[in-house]
Amino acid sequence: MVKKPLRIATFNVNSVRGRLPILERWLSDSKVDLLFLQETKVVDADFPEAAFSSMGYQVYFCGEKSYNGVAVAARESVKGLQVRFGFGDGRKPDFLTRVAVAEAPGAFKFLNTYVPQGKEITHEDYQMKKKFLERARAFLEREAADAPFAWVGDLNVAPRELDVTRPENKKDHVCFHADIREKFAWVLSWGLTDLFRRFHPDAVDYTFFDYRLKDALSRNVGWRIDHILANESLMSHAVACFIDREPRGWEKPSDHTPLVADFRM
DNA sequence: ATGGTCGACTCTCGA
Repeated sequence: MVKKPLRIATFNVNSVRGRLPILERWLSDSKVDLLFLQETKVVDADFPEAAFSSMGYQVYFCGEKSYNGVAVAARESVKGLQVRFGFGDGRKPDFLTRVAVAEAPGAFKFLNTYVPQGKEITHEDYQMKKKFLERARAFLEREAADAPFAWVGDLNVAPRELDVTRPENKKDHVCFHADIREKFAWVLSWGLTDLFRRFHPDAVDYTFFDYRLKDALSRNVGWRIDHILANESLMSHAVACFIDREPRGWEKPSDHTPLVADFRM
């Protein structure tokens, strides 16, 4: 049986409407089959669905005004895809605009999340961030056992010192504090592997570059906080994983950069 | 060094 190539990507687009030109340009070049977006920042009525259709993608989205919002875009070659929003565990909040689940029954399942950033370690949002990670772990235990699965998205955690510039200055940052990294590692200990690190064990490569820092991209001053975390079943199909910096060099780049993975299913 | 710049939208917040 011939193995079918599957390319997925996760991208914090930071406004899907504002970033539509670079998204169209990137998708036309990148051969992505399944795209997971975060921070679409648009209500569903105003989502640019037609632009995705004309690029050959079926798109599923759940957003709100100004903040948050997640979406899944699938090429027509992806058959039988079902997409739902929220953790679906009966608890509140549901995080409908931070959580999307995309499943092709019998083939694969992906959890796409925009993890709360947390603001400050003393802020209540940081506690919410920890609770969110606990619910991600509960989701894994509930839904990620056998079939090929990955947790993807803007997870707002840099797992290791290697994943940030100047870690000694970031010990109290909500995306790098020991507490949140420990919690993150505990979620992964369920049985997920950091796909980028599997293919690039020592790479100093980032997915987020702060707009406020001068020449962050060319100086390579950033954070690796966007991830593709695969279970054993999906790992066995993985052939590549890389950060695609090219869209960051285009007009109106996002502060995040796409993370891409290739599989042979 | 504790700044800086974006995006959406009222003006200031979130990142």
